[in-house]
Parts: sequence; structure tokens; C-alpha cells
Amino acid sequence: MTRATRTSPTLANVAAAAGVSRQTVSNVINTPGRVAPETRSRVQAAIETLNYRPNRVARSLRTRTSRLLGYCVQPAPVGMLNPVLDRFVHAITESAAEHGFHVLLFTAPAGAPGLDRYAELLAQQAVDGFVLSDTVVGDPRHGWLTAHGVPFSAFGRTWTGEDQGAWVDVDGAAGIGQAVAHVHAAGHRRIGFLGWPDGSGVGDDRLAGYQAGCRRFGVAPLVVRTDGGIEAGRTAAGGLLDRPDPPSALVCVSDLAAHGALRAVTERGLRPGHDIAITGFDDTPSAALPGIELTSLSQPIEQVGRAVVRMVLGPLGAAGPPTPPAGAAPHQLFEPTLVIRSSSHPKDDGGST
Amino acid sequence: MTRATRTSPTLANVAAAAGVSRQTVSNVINTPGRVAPETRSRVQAAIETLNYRPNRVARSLRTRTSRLLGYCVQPAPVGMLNPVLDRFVHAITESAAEHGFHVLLFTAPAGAPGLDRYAELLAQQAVDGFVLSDTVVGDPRHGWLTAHGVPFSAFGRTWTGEDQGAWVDVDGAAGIGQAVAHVHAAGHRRIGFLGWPDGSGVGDDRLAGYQAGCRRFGVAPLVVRTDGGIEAGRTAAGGLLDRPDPPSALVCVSDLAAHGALRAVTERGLRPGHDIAITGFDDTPSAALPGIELTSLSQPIEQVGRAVVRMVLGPLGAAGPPTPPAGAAPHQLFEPTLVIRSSSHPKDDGGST
DNA sequence: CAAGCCCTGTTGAACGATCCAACGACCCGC
DNA sequence: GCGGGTCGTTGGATCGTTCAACAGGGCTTG
Repeated sequence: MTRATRTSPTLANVAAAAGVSRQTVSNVINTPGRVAPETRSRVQAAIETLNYRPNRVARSLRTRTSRLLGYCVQPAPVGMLNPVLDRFVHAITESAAEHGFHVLLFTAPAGAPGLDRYAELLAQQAVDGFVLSDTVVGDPRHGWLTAHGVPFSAFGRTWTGEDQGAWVDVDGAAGIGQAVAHVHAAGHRRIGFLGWPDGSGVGDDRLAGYQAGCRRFGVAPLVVRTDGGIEAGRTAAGGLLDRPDPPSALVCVSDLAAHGALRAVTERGLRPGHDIAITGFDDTPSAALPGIELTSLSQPIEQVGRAVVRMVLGPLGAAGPPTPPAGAAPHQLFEPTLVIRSSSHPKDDGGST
Repeated sequence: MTRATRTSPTLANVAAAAGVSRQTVSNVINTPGRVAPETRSRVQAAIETLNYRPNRVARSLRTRTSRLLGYCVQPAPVGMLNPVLDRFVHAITESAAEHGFHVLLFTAPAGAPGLDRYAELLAQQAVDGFVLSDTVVGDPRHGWLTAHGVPFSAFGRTWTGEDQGAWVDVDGAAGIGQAVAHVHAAGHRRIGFLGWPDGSGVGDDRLAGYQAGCRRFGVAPLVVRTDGGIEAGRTAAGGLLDRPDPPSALVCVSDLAAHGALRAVTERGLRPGHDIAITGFDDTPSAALPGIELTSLSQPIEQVGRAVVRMVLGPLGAAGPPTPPAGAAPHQLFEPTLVIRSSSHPKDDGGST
């Protein structure tokens, strides 16, 4: 029918079809209130007929705004974070779309060398802001971006004293607190913690939650560190189990560590959920496997993604059906949900209420 | 030092600094061969001094090329595909970057309704082409994109008779063939197959590989179907195991089905890898868990990602260090690698060579 | 010696949208 | 009847880059 397969209609085409000027068509699209209703409907009919879509590139050039958010996909870290990262990418993409934004993916080396990529994208006007994740303790990105006045928000706290930029995070301390309360309610009094090495931010936070839980319930802390892998978790948990006074519950800093702990437990002829309670963190797909049934803390990634996008879009003045909250808080903390499975609560034995 | 925090230098600034015209600077960047060496180095010095980066948006407007590839993130299907999808996203992002492209994420409903999103991005000149994944049998995208002359390539075959567009895929039939050969070599002669329902393309391909393997080794096929979930796999595998003539090896269409099969096996007091061999497909992180140790087929996702990007960039005339192969094949098939673990090859018993 | 070509570099226009200043029409009040 | 304010609309300028056409110098060629 139309010859639209070759070139798209332009603003001038629509204006000609509707018998008005370009600016009037632009107003119908951007500030409909400024156009008389009769004119507006006529223009809209022309837009509909020609199936006109404003050229994003031309608009970007004039307004100096790309309506794109940059997100750096890291060079595939451990297998653990993947399911979380996957859902997060989907969440920010969907959330950005509601505000007329899209997500632009790029790669960059970790640390300060990677900043060049961020700078390049900005110099090229390729993005309006950034969404950060996988933040580490000495992360140079927050400081650099704030210093350059670039809008951004992060999934993960800065973990430094100075409060730089907006962030959203999951309250690991509260989550581990839930796990401690859960196993304590099940009657466990000797509760161990399988943690990460000092200085990882996330790990320290979760350890703090464990320690607070111990204080709250008046039990003695029993902490052992691993580097995060399954094998390391198995070794570390084995060390705890072979003590003369072994714990009857093991709260783990991650699902990966918990898998190692499960292994150490079964190797010693103990039944998880029966003889000893075990909990993990992240609620990865492997936690729900039959024969594993690991109690774990599920992160509200979709909520986190929405919140992160809201925060970065705040200073950018986004548009869309859900009105952007002008005074968005610079920080937001979500609490994870404890998903109870038989590793801490056997099916055949209801445990104590 | 510089006042570059406010606005980036422009082509005219560089031209003025080097004492040449805008076009000459443009030529230095895009077609260096057309500029005299002496002038070129002078311009490059100016570019270096001012830290100039060409404005991507202005370039896009003029050349009608966004140097962006669209990729649709699906609304989070089953948990299975996630690890694969995650690596795939990273692979195409990195591969596109080598050619000066970036990946733009968007969401769209499945099937024909989602085509509007593709059309919109094209009308807006937001992307130059698309990378497809999660292709299904009746997928309308291939036909629509080829009909509109849009460059694209897909991870996954079209599965229809008519050969529309470029694709890259993993040879599921060959992979399952490897698995059958592996268990046959271990001495198994009664080999069952846990498959998906008819008509899924991927599932049919893997089933065909199983049937070819049976013919090759002269063993009788024994097929049962499941809907893909763990529970369904457990039930289906149980049906096979409870037969009067149960198989001694179970080749599964996916890791998820294999997890179900593992469950059914252990429930009946059998030891996987010892009394019965089990293999999966995808080599998901959960396959490597201690206590599971599932033999599985690992997909070369990074290679697939590189190939997909090469194919979509072919008609777009990409630039970059690795010269784009002009006559790129429209199709490419990669063979998965069998990762042997104890579910088919116990540690304590070396099995037959 | 003149015509023609390649090589280098310059100029004006164009891509398609939005911003800006100005203008005509209209209504109101004096 | 006329000045002033508001609303809707208009044409021109602009964002930063690349395309098309062309000017001038040095060289070869008839």
C-alpha cells in the first residue's frame, strides 16, 4: 500500500498531510495541551494514517538527550550471581521502557581502567546515565560519575563512608537475621555461620546480621570464612562439624557456600533438615532442586530494578504513564524473603512451631 | 584542567585547532587514506589534545545508521534457559563492541503482537538490525524481518521448511548422539530417552539424534515425553524405571528433565552412575553440584554469540580490527561438548573404556 | 604547450527533529 | 474604536556530522 518500506515519514510529511506547520505537529506529540483540540485531532489522524514515529536520532541531536541508559555487563563472574543478574537485566529493561527509555549494553574492564568506557559513551552522547551493579568496596565508578555530574544509580551500596550517589540494595543483614530467627525458632541453639573473607561489603553486611541475631537470641557466635566456592564451603563446614561442639544449624552467606555445607553434612552421614539445619542466600534455581531443597533468601530483584531505574531517571525528567516521583529517595533498602525448604524444616518432621 | 565537563569538543573545534576544515577531520577519522600523512598527524594530535570523540547521534542522523543491535529480553521463561541466556547476552555485547556496535535491550510480547516493538524501533531509527533468540517453531519474526529487508540473525533455527534469514544453532542431534555413544561405550545396551512433547523444534532435533544413535548402535529406542519440568521428568523417568525391562541408561533432553530423572532413580534406591547412567543437556551450574554430578552437554555459547553478531553485521558493513568476513555463511551449526561427570561414570568404578 | 588526471583539501547543503522569536487572530476592557 | 494580553501558529536557526561538488597544484600524456 504505502511505500513506507523504503523511508519513514517525517515530521514535515505529517505537517503537510494535516495542513499545519512542523512545530504544531511537534506540539501535538510533546505538549498536546498547547494545541487546539480540533487541530490536534486532525494532526493525530495524519500521524495515524502515515504511521509516523518521531525519529529518535534527530530528536536526540537537538535535545542532547539519547533516552538511553548504559549498563555494563561484567565479564561473567562466578556462576552464582548469574540468575540474579539475569532477572535484574530484564527488570531494568522493562522498567526503563515504561519511561520511554532503553538500555544500552556495554562491556568494560573492572576498576579504574573501565572508566574510559563510561567516559567514551558520555562523550559520544550515547547514553544519558548509567545503571551500576556488581559494586565493590573500592569501586571508583561512584566517585567518578558524581564528580562529572552524570546521572546514575547503583544496585549495591558504596560501602564507603562518603555517601556518593543513589543506590538500591537488598538488606543482607536483615535477611540473615530472618534465617537465624528461623533456625532458632526451630529449636537450634548452636548456630554457625559460613561467611566470606573480610572486606567484601556484602559479606560483612550479612555477617553483621548474623552477629546481631546471635546477640538478640543470646547464642554464642561461631564464624568460619570461605572464599565463596562450593569446595571451600565444604571444607569450612567440615571444620565446624568436626569440632567437639558442632553447631546444629549452619547459616550460609550464599547458596554456593550452602551447597558445600550440604555436601559436608551428608558426607558425615547427617541428614540436612533433620540432624542439622542449613540455609543459603539468593534462592538460586539450584536451591529448589529435589534432593537439595535448600532454605534460602530470595531477593526482590524486580523491585530493585524498578527502584534503580526510578532513581536514575529522576534527575533526567523522564516521561511516561507512571509519573516519576520527583523527590525520590537517594537510597532504598529491600528486605529479602526467606523461602523455607526441607534443608531447615524436614517434611516428615514438622519441627517446633 | 579542561572545561570539558560542560560540553564535549566538536568536529569544528578540532578543525580550528588543527587549522583545517571540518571535512578533513572527518576524513582523518573515517577514511585516513585520503589525507596526507603530515596533515593527518597534525589532526590526530589535535584530536588527542582536545580528547575529541565523534558524536554518535549526529553521525547516526547523517548516515542513517545507529550502530546499535536490538535484542529482545523475553519475559523470564522457565529457570532453565537463564544461564545460557546470560552468557549469550554477554557474548553478543562483547562481540558487537569489537565491531563498534552496541546492544540495545528491549522487551516485547511473544508472537505476532510483539512485532510492533520491532517495527517501532526501526521506524525510530533506533537500531540497525536485530539479534534473535528463543525462537519457536511458528516464529513470525523471521518472515516479517526478511520481508521488510531488516538485517538480523537468530540463535536457533527457524524449524520451518522455508529458509528465512541467517541463523546459528547448536547441533542438538549431534550432542545427544555423543551422549548415546558415551553410555553405549560404557556398556549400556538398554538406553531410554526423556524428551519433550512433539513440535518444539529443539526437542524434535534432540530426539532425532537419539534415534540416529539407536540405529547406529543397533539398540531399541525407548522414548517417553515430559513437559520439561523437574516433577514431570521425575514421573516420566519413574514410569520407565518401573517397567519390567527398565533401561540402564537415561539420556535426557535437558538438565531439568535429568534432575527429575535423578530424583526418580535415587527414590528407587539406585545409584546414578553406578546402577544407571544419566545425562542431561545444557550443562547448567546445577549440573556440577556435589551430590548431583550430572553428565551434560555444554553449549559453546560464546562462539554462537560471536557467529550471530558476525552474521547480522555482514550486510551492515561493520568496521573494526577483526575484518568482517564478507561472504559469511547464512547458517552455522556448532557441536556441544559432552562434560562427563559421575552420573554416567562413577569415580570409584572406571567403567568400560 | 595544452589537455587531462589524480591527489588533497574546502565549501555549501542535508539528515529530522526541537528551540526561539515573531506574528496574526481573538477577546476583553476602557 | 483602540491598546494590551493571550493563544495558536509560523518560519528560521540550530544540534554535529557526513555527502556531493568543486578549486587548485603537480604530474603525465598527446
